[in-house]
Amino acid sequence: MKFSKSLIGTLRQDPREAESKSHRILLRGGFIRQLAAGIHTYLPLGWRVLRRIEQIIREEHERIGAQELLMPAMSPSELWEKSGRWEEYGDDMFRFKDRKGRDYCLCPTHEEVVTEIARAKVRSYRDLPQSWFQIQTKFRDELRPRFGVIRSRQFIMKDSYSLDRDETGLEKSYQLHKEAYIRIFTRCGIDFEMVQASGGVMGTGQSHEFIARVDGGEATIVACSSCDYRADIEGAQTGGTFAGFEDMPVTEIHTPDVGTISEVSSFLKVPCQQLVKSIIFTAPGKKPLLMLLRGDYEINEDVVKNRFGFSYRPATRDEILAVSGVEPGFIGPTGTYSVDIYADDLLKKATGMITGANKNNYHVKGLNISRDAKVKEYFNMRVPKAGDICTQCGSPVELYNALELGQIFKLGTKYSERLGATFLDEKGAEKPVIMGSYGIGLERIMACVCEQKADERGAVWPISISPYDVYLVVLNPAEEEVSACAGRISKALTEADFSIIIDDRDISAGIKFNDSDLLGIPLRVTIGPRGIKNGKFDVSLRESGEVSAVSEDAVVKLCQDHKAALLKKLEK
RNA sequence: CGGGGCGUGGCGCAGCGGUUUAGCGCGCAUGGUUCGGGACCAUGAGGUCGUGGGUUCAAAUCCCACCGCCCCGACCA
Repeated sequence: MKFSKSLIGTLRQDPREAESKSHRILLRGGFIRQLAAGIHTYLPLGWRVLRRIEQIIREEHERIGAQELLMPAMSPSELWEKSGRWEEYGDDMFRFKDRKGRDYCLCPTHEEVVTEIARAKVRSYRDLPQSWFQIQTKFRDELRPRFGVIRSRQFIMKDSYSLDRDETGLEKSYQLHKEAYIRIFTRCGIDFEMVQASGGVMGTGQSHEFIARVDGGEATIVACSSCDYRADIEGAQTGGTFAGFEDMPVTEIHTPDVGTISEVSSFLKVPCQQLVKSIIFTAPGKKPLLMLLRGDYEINEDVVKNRFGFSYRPATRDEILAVSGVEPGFIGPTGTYSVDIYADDLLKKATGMITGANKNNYHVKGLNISRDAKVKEYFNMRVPKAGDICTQCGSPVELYNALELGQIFKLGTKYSERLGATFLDEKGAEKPVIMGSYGIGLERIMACVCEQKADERGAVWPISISPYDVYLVVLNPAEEEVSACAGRISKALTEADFSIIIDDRDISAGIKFNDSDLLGIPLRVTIGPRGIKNGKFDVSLRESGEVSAVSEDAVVKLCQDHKAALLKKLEK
């Protein structure tokens, strides 16, 4: 490819809208172009990267026996009504009507569609197991698209689905995908980790996320400092220490207009650990719940929802008033109103605690939870925090941000039951297909590599996904000898199976060098009058900056050696 | 949706207590000189000042509404 004829167009300055590192680099290098919030064009350079990622994904899925197909990007509402997600998905789903007024969506994911295929095609246990994948555009009307391509409304995803006859089969499919994912991210040059994930509204099946440590990643990971425990904070469980304070009789204290934990803490000059948060959860048509939690923790809403139902959410001020009769900030477990009380397990032996008195502008002190509150059950409802205790080994945990690149998930029979995807087993009994679902965000791999590998000068692509292998800088392309030499070298490199971009632009050398750095092509060969004169040409490596000068007929060999070494590094 | 910021040639910005032809840098085009880490000279093209309404003799500039984009938060298989 000749740079002079390409649609690359690097930018000298960072576009104003770009904030995160990957967004800046992708925009400046001319890899992507934004059309609207969370909607991007993949320009030739970015598209080449995505296609190479796609190819790696394809190879690794085929290696585990998965078959590629392509489902439609749009779907009629019926399927989603059957699964219950036409409602559940809410505003995150792009919806529209056809000319006859029938409802459709742009698929945010494809469980429904794939299950519909399974319903029609899978009849017998002899048809199982199956593993199907596609690489396809997904649509989600995100509340807030951000970080360029990392959280967008239209994005490319590899999604695959396994169909099995029993749990053993599912476990095998799951393991195969896990291994494929490890190979994929390794080949893409990503520094990643596998962590336990929460099922969220998908259910409670086993799930793992593949994440990359990146500043500003939107997932928070809880990691043990000494063993291998790693979990997404949404599903993480950690231990804590019991906080006991002076055992004293329960007495009321006047706390005028002092409602929040931090206000009470500074007003009474006590640590947050001595306070108990009282949080009311409500759900339409269900009994309100009162959750008790130590003041220095946040409640994990997912845990509550998974346990009591997904319609539960924290009560609004009006609901709190209706349920308890007091303002938020002063509710507590000692009142007489009709709620079921649950408490975090760290409060079980807690003594001398302070919480709302269920009376406006009053708190109580000297509370021993097990003595003074009618707790139905204790369980871990905390969002973990740094310094908590690992449940596996007892060492302290740490928290960090990460970017979620992929997730594997044991779905079970949720969709096959609802959509009627069944098969007959050896005994002729009809059973629902047992499913797994597995996703990878392609743009996130691209962005992640920028976040992890790029330096001040620009991108640094691993050779496995770089848009080109070699950047051929041609200095003074107007000089006949130079262009003839560039022609010979590019021909030789092409014949040796290198993809190359030739910077034949009639501009100053600095721009070409800077652009080659910005574009992050792993190898660079410089051809100019000086090289012609000396009979030596610079071959340099983007990542290390290492430069060697070799004669014309040694260029290809050196590039081959470099390429082999770079590929070897990606094997891990 | 709450809080904050911003919309002026392709990109980055100035102008915004009302005044005639809306500037600057980069980029782009043409010619020339240069040529190993963002050169220089000359000439030139390119703008409904986000949209709509209002105030005014006069609006990029003042007022109102709306739209869009970015950041923080809420949210997120």
